[in-house]
Amino acid sequence: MAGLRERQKQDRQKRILEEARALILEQGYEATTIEGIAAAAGLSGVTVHNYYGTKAGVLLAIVAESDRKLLEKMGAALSRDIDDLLELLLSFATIIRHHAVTNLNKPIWRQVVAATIVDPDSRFAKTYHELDHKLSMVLVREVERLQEAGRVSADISAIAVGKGLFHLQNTRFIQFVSLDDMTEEKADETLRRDVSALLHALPCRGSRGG
Amino acid sequence: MAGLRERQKQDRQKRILEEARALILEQGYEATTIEGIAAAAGLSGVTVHNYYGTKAGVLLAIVAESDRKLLEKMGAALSRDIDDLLELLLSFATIIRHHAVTNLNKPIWRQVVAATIVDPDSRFAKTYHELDHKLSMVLVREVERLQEAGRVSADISAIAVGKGLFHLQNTRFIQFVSLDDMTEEKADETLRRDVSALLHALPCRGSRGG
DNA sequence: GACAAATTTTTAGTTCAATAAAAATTTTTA
DNA sequence: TAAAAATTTTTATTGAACTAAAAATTTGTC
Repeated sequence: MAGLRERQKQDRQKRILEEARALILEQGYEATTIEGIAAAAGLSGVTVHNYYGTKAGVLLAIVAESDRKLLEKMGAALSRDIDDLLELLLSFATIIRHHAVTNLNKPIWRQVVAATIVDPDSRFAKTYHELDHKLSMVLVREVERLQEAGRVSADISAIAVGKGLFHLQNTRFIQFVSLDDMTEEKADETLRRDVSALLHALPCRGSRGG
Repeated sequence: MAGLRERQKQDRQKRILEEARALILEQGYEATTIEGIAAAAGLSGVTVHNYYGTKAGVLLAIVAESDRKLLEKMGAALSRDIDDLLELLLSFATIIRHHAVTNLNKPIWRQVVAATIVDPDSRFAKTYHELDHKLSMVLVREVERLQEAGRVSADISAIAVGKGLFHLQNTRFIQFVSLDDMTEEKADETLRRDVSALLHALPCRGSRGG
């Protein structure tokens, strides 16, 4: 039956996120006030606080929603044909980066990242990190696939490789959103350089002990 | 001659940073107010604003000072005996991590990282990133040394390897300060796993084309 | 020591996040 | 439809960052 009251609550919450998203994109995060969001949604500021606790809570709720979509798409979007570890990660990173800039913008992403760092125990930061984890596990599974295809050493933990790559991608993502004039292409290059260098850093030789 | 006025100004700035550091360590960043810092330093709040612009500006000035010391030490502290890339990075990371927790604490570092991300163009964030860059170049030079010793492929850019490693270290540093119950030892392990996995991810074989 | 210049402090105000408690409204239930 | 329950809004406050402009102080110069 889903209770009328419950439905209206969800409707209000949805309205808050929609209006907040529009306002933040329009005016920027800092210029957007809770009262402004509330007014746009036809509610009182206190109600917004009731639902999301803080201004950062509203922001992270917006992101959580868009990230759920990203996760859904990621599984399908990562082409199963890629049989190279480097190209796999670059493809993975491109999808994330592209999703990020089409849904929000760089200054807002900076606020998102900052908010999850300053208060990592908040309810919203936790769901953000959960999604991050799920995203990294998509990568891990792809690494496992490459291991089966013999393109990645079978005696190295797929989780370690996947997470390591994910972290590199993550740092470069933060750098990407921190530099307003860095294009997606340039970000792609820097990540390629990092990963390629690390994958080939050690001189290749037989397993003779040193 | 250095002008009396100039000397007093520097004295005041120094006092602000000292008192701010003490207060922030004692009460936490958010609980510490500009007025509180000003009172402790025997100045007015407006004066603190005049010198450092914002509360985050004060925080980043504190960090910049302590990071200068880190940079000085890093060159000397990185043992010249290390001839393994993985051990080199772990040693590098340990020095940074240890410096971080002995000078400030995790919640404060979270604020530092967040502040440099939200406003990457601020004067203080720039000096922070400059120091980061210099730090990464220390690593790059060590990689060059390992290349000369034949421990790292000579045909891979030392800058790429050094920066790549630095970024991995950086992500794990952020994770370290984000998790209050992560010990330095555990952080060391996770970084070791990442780097080791990436360095050995590709199956070793001759340069037969695919 | 008096005057000019520079700096700091005082004063006053704005804005906004966040919180608390009472009042009003809406929804459910009988 | 009336009473009860739950939720939202109103009202009111607090606390703090940040800003602007005038007043006071300190410093350097003659």
